[in-house]
Amino acid sequence: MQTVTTASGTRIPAALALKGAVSQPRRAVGPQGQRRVFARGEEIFAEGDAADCFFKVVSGTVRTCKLLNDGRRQIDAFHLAGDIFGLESGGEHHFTAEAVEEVEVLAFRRGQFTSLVHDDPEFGDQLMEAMLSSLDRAHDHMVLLGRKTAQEKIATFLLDMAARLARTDRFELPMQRADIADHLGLTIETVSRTLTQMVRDGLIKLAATGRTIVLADRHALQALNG
Amino acid sequence: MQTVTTASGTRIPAALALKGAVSQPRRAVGPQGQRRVFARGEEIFAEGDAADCFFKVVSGTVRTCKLLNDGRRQIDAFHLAGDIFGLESGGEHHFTAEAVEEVEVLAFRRGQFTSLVHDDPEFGDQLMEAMLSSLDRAHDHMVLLGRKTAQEKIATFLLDMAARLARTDRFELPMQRADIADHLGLTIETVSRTLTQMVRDGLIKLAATGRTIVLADRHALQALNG
DNA sequence: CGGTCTATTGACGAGCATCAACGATGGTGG
DNA sequence: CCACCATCGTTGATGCTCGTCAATAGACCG
Repeated sequence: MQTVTTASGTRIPAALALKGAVSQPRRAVGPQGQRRVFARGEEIFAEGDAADCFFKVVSGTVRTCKLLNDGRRQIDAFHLAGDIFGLESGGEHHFTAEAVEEVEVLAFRRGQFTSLVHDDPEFGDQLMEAMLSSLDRAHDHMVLLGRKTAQEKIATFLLDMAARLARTDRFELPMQRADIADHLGLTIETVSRTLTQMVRDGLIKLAATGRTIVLADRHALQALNG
Repeated sequence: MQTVTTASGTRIPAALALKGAVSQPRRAVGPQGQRRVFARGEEIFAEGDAADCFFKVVSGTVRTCKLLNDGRRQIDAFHLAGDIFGLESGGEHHFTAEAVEEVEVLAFRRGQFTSLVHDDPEFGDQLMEAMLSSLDRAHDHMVLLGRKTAQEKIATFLLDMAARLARTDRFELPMQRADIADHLGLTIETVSRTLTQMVRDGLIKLAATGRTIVLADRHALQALNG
């Protein structure tokens, strides 16, 4: 299969970019949105694309990220079921959205933003809330990136993922180490080493594949959370 | 004078907190807002305060920041004339806002957020735009915090401040080194050293007080901007 | 069974933090 | 008007955290 190598080193099927998705048959574009499915690694939209749509995750995981000109990557957020992403100022997207794993989303046209809010106040409130909580998360993440140690970053990340993915202390990470690293401002080696050290310290347990996490000492992790 | 030492080590007059400002005479609270003035170092609102107001800067500089429990601080943004800050989800503020220098703001009640947008669509658009551009800035800043070197952080910061403060290559920084450090995820020593090195390299010039900056080589700075 | 991708681990070094000292500045009170 | 003191910025010495480079092993797939 023909593939494209992105700046982050991952290869995605060349034929499966946004164009392919856009060419899918359209349904009504009201507040119920249009269903779309993306495969693991697929691009949902890219930095610079016309921001004519925003999205709500139905299932799966999406990452939104920015790149520096030399390929360094920062993942500003992972979006799980129920999350809204792709809302932006101006006419084009300022970051890239990709499917971390197979993902199902609802796409909403954003041509008439305020009129949509006007026509459906409840949906408008939901959007407003989405934006504000996104801003909230961004602020918290800035504290993490600017002021926390590697250990604290990982602890915060694991607790956050646990809270969003499951009620239990056992869950499966949908993303690989490179994604975690680029989200936390670390390298994959530091992520791996820190997780290993946490296993040694009895804070967590780690399954063979490295994706399944068990929070063994929530209290200690919380203490590292800041 | 009785002072209070904050976690970041700065001392502010104890008697001049939010209460003092609130007790000022009220004017009408419509879209024109209520004028308030804060002195250098004064707190405009604190993390945990009821978020019944948001603000627009008329003149001066405001910083919004978060603290970790051991006092480490992250300044997520500086707000200059025209900027809106304090918009938040939920009933209370999730960060602290303080005057970096003497500042004049307009305070807006946010009780009925959507109804306000409903009644005055233009003001609503302005708010929406403020939120979205704030989100935009936050995303850019996460790239800076997570993936840029000290030199790149400073270069980006100086170019940004220049663009917002002046049209020219000469401007005066309204904040001290500690604020810059806590904004960029560095220490004051590293900020100082990096600026000194930039002077040696001919990228900038620095006045005696350290507050006046001249961009001597915009091109080179831009190259460091990512 | 090769080839690729992912995760882990080790050795080493660089970038930045920490600790400390010092000069310059500005406000305050005698 | 000047001595005093707190604040702010700079500079130096040292060390640690985390990044870089490299090798290896397991998982997955055609």
